[in-house]
Amino acid sequence: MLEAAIREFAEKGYGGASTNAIVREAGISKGLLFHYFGSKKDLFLAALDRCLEVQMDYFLRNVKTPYPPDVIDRVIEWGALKLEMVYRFPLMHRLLLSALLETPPEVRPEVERRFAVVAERSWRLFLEGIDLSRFRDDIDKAKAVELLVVAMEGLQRKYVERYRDRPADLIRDAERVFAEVKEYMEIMRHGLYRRGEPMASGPARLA
Amino acid sequence: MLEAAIREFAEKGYGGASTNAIVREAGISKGLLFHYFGSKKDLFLAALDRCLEVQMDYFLRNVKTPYPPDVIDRVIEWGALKLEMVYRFPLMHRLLLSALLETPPEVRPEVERRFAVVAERSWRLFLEGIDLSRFRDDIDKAKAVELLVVAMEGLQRKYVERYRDRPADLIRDAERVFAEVKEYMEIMRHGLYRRGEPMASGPARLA
Amino acid sequence: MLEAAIREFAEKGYGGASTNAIVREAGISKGLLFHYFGSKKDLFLAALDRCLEVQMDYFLRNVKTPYPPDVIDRVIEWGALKLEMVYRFPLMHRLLLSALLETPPEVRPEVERRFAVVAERSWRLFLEGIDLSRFRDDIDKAKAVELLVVAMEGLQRKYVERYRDRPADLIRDAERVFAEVKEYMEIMRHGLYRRGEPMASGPARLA
Amino acid sequence: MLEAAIREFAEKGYGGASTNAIVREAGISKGLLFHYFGSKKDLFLAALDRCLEVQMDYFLRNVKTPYPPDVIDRVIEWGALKLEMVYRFPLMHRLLLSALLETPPEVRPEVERRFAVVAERSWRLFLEGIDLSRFRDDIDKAKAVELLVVAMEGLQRKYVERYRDRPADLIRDAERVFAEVKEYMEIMRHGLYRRGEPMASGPARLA
DNA sequence: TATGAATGAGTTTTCATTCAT
DNA sequence: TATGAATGAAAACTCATTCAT
Repeated sequence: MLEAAIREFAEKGYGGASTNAIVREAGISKGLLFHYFGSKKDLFLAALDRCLEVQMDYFLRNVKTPYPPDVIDRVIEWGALKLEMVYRFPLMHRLLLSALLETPPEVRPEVERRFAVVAERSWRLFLEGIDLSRFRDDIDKAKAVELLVVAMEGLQRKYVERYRDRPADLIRDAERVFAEVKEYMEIMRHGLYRRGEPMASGPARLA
Repeated sequence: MLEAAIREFAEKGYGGASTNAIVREAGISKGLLFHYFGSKKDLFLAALDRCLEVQMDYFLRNVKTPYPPDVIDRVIEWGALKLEMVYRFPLMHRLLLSALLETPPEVRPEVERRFAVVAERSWRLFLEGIDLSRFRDDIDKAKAVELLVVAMEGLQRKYVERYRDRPADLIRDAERVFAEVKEYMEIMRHGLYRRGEPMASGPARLA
Repeated sequence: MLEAAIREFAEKGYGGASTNAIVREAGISKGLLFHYFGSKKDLFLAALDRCLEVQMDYFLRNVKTPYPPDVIDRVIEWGALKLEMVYRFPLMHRLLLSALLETPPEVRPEVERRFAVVAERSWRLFLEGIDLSRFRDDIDKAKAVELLVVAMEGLQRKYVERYRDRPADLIRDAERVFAEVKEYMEIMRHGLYRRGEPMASGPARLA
Repeated sequence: MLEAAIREFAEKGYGGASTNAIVREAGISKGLLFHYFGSKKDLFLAALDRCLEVQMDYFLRNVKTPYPPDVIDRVIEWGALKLEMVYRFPLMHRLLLSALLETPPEVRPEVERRFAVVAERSWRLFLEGIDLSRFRDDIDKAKAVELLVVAMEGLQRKYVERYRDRPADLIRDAERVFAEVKEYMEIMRHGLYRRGEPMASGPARLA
């Protein structure tokens, strides 16, 4: 039932989505939908909540623990996992994107609150026990981290874009993409880390 | 008239937008709108075209010429200009974003064609006469460029996000933001460029 | 079009009325109704306005001029005319009644404003050039007038009630009813006026 | 439970009332309501019955006995009591009014039967042991009685109207209103009764 | 007794679009 | 060019009522 709503909202956006289409797809009656959710707006927020929750759950269940302490290792690993999630939950991903930018004013504040909560939580998780010690001393560490994250997100977007119309291929090319992402990140590492230190994450992790 | 359409599409997305609201806002008659544009779809495409055109025009008129040959200088300058454009044409920016991800199937292909054209043109422009010679030799230059662009886009997104609800402040903070962006990019430069070469762009341009 | 609305509102009350039924009856499209009136509420107010206006018009066109100066003559004549109007515009009469007592809170204030305006106007008209000189001196004239009006309204209600289900008969019995009403009012006159003065209105009118 | 129904029917009329709103207000389940009452129609009739019964009960418990034999005394006393009831049971009063004039055809006959029964009973009660002997001989006694009743009802309506939006004030002004009503009725008495007879009701009762 | 999920026809309202003027 | 009345399908939402538990 929420599933049908998610599909519809993801495909048409909030304004374009039709509760009629949702009930048709879900095979339930008009009345029931509104009995449960009260209004289109609340239905949308419920769908949004489900997406955020499912994504977070999947992430927590599938992220390798203990998290890689090295910041770049962590960015690589988590970035790859998030990219995977885009393809595992494509509709949810679209819903989240569309929720961010084309929500009508009446829904906007509630949407933003939810995103803020999740963002805050994600960021705290990302920083948990992270090792920033290998950054060069002449670098602003906060900025360096942000640069890494921002670059990784950009790469994700690039791949999402590239494989938009043939998501199956991304799975086929998964390894190559992962290798590429690593390559990009190694370039970053080269620039951000001190020389002469071990580049591989293995030993670092034990340190 | 198109202005009203752009506002409506930007705020509500394609599906959520209402031609009624557009004519009300534009102060014209229902008939006239359809006389001009024939259908909601065509109106949307016209609005989209206007956005792309206005953005491109603004960019071409405001970009410093000759373009900085150094790739990082160019990324910085063009990135700053594009960030400025987000705030100069916020509705257009929203329309473009929303066009990318929540267009219904009937409009999708035409939207994509337009974006492809513009993207191709932008990319060619960006690469025109660019100087990639200072990248370290052990670096894949294409990847390095992509990393730069991707990071810059990410930074733009970060600032857009940060100033979403108080766009006026972005203007006030413009210089500080620009300085910050430069800082991020200098970090990148440090990693990607060969040592011992002049970092400032001025002399490099003459070189 | 308003006619159909008046019939529906009169028969079902505001809440029970259906705009569907109205458009069906009026032979127009759903959209047109809302194009003209915007909402059920506004449609109702338009219907109400029409009723008040039609009633007032009819009254002004059919009331004998110059108005009988003697207050009881005037009460009789105007009362008879108003009773006639109930049967000439039965639906409008019902709408007015129902508007007075079962309007939902959202419409209530606007309804009351309209009634207040009409009531004030009617009352001013009624008092215009009226002759209260023949009331006994020991009587509060304002109270006496009110008593007359109130009694006349009560009689109207009585006849409306009595002929509710066979309005045609009221027309047949019109003269008898009129005679009866006069009889009641003569009883009142007997009690309220000074003795020994001419009872007939004829001479008084000339005085 | 009936209470909630009475409130809803009183405020919205039969057609406008919602069983949903009733169960919400009453804090019971949908099923239970229909288990008890079977249908909206039957629920309405039950609510109506309750109103009539409560009103009649209250009247019988609060009317002074023995009833004043003098017709005008009785009209005054009963009229005052009925006016009081309007303010003691405002919702019930509204329901009764609205039941009289905007009941849909399916409910109409049953409503009318109930009102007829109560009206007949009330009228019989009113006439029970009444003393009409002091009317002037040249007056149709039946008409005189009706005039009295009708005038009293009209006065009630006047006060209801006047205090509609501030029912509390009516209670505050109760005595003054009662005195006013008496004044009106004394005017009537003056006109309808024979001269030179005692006006006070006390002795008359013994006569 | 009592629940509340479930229904589907009903509601009011808005939609994109047409067309005579 | 320009209007705005007109349409009817579809929108969001509510209705009275049922029924398995």
